[in-house]
Amino acid sequence: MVTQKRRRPTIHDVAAASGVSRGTVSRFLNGGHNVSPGAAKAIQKAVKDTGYVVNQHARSLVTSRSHSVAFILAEPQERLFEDPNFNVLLHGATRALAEHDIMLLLTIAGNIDDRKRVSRYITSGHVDGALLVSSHSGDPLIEELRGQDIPVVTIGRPLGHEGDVPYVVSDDREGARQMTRYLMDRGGRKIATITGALDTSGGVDRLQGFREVAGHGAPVAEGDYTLAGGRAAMERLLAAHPDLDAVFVASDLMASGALIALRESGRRVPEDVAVGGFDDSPVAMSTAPKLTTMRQPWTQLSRELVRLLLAVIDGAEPSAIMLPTQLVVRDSA
Amino acid sequence: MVTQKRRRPTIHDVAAASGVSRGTVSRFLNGGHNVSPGAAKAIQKAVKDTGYVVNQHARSLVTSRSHSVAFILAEPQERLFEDPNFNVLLHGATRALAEHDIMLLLTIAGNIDDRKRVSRYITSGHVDGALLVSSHSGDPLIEELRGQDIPVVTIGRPLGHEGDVPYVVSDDREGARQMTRYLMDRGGRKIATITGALDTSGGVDRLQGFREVAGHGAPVAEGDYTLAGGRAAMERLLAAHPDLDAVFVASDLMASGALIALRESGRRVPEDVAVGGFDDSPVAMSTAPKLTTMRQPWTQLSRELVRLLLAVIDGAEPSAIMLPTQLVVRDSA
DNA sequence: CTGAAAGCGCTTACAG
DNA sequence: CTGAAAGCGCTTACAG
Repeated sequence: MVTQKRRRPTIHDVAAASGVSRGTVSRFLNGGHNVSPGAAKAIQKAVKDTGYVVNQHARSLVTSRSHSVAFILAEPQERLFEDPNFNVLLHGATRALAEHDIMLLLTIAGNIDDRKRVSRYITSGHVDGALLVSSHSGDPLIEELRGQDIPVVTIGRPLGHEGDVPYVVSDDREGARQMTRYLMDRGGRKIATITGALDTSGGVDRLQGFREVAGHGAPVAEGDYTLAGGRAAMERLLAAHPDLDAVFVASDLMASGALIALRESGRRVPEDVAVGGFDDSPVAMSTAPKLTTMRQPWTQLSRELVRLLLAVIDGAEPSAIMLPTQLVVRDSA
Repeated sequence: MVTQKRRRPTIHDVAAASGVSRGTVSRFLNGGHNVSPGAAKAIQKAVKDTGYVVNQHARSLVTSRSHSVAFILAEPQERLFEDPNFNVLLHGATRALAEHDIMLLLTIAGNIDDRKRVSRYITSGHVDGALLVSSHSGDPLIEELRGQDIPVVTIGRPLGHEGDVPYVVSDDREGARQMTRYLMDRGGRKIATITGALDTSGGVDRLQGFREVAGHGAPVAEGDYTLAGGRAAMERLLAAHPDLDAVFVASDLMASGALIALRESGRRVPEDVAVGGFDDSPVAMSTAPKLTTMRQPWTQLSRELVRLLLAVIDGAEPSAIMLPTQLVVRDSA
């Protein structure tokens, strides 16, 4: 039996079924202003009877709004799953957007091809704006989006675009200073740091904060925000400076890797080496020992991210928001 | 300085700039059939000069195609990140769709509100179809989508909809039989199982396969596909049957939880208790000992998932695909 | 409160 | 190979 693919009902069918004009149906659908109770009732019934659902393309064509927003993860896909920070951010943004009845679409732009597809998808009007997560400096995505006047806001300073693209960040530099000071105050005499990726603002700012307190001679190992990277960096640090007694690691995930390296080298944490992380991400609670870290205000960050994006969509000028971090003392330092 | 929000160039502007009609421009944009080399060159230049990008809403309005597909995760968001299977599936589907130049949008339908938003988003035509992942029986989402004739294919048998919604699955029952047999053959005399969520096909089919081999009297503890659930189930099993020497756990993630419970009870794996998992998910390699498990053919599954969906979008009748699993022997049994 | 009409930006037969 | 024209399904002033 061939089931005839039935045509979807349109606003025209609803108008016919309810005995009013298409304009009136449309008005009813869009808030019900200027439609009499009688008409409203008839339309409501007709919608139900016909099974009408708006055609979003038609609507968007005239309103130029899609009521959806992209969450662009400009990272290899593995990172999305490895780093709980993204999860937290995604969750926060979804919640904040839901309040405005806006749909959040996760889009992964891991490699060149993905980036192109994502860029095309977004510039051709599918979404009203984009949240760009984890933008490395020199990322062409941001240029492309800007070039097409797509509202975009980034989490973290968009290096090289601080003036023209709005963003929200934690006060990375001050956070790093505070943690470094804490580690030194509790007795650290020989302190080092493991940095984040140095083409991101979190990477450079946390390193700068560290140096401002620990001095420019303090040992530095470059990390990349992954667990494996943190572990490798810790091994290098230990090889070069066996007498280390404190280390500030620029992310909790890397710190969990550093903890492994430390354990394997036979050192106790915090007795032999104190470890301070950054993020207060979910991993901080699952390491042994639990991580002392700088809390990023995730909920607030995602709220502000969304608020800013909506403002920009509504035509506001780009602006930036910086939020303070907070020391959370647990067991690793 | 107020920057005038400039109007985006339309096909009309390109036509004007290149001296041909809009129809010709459109033909060029859609494959270039029936347009002379001269016209093509002029249009190409005009596109570049004007910075033209197609308006997807307008295009979709007439073609009724959006060239995007939703990946609906009908689970609490945490699960996306906890269970690596989703990651693998998402990755595979993204890749397979990319070959057809179709964009995959991840959408999380964790709670009632999310479901409503997702359902509305999808039924209003934003996407051409949907991949429904982890459908629990009784999930209204599937009804809604079907009601609006949205092409949807599920991974796992959609309990209660086997006839009308296409799906792809591994041969869960045979896989479970094989693993159970393996565990018994290598010496298991007192064997038990930890099931998946019993409102999913994986849950019921693997349990059935287990029973067919181990008998209906063998101990069963109900799990829910989470690590914590697997651990708790193992604890219950151990309390009730301290003499267990083998357990078939219906997912690797749960098995990793079971391993924890086993270790805490002082039992050695596999010497005291042999553990067989299911999935061959990435966790299987990171447990200690590494998991012996049934491999689900993830790459093939996602390829078939995509192939089926595209077929259904093109009007094919619903059908089902079942793929075999494979025993992978490692250290836990 | 309501309807007729224009218009959003495209694609696609159709006639040439 | 090309252009004129109809139409996709909506919203939104506008006039009543």
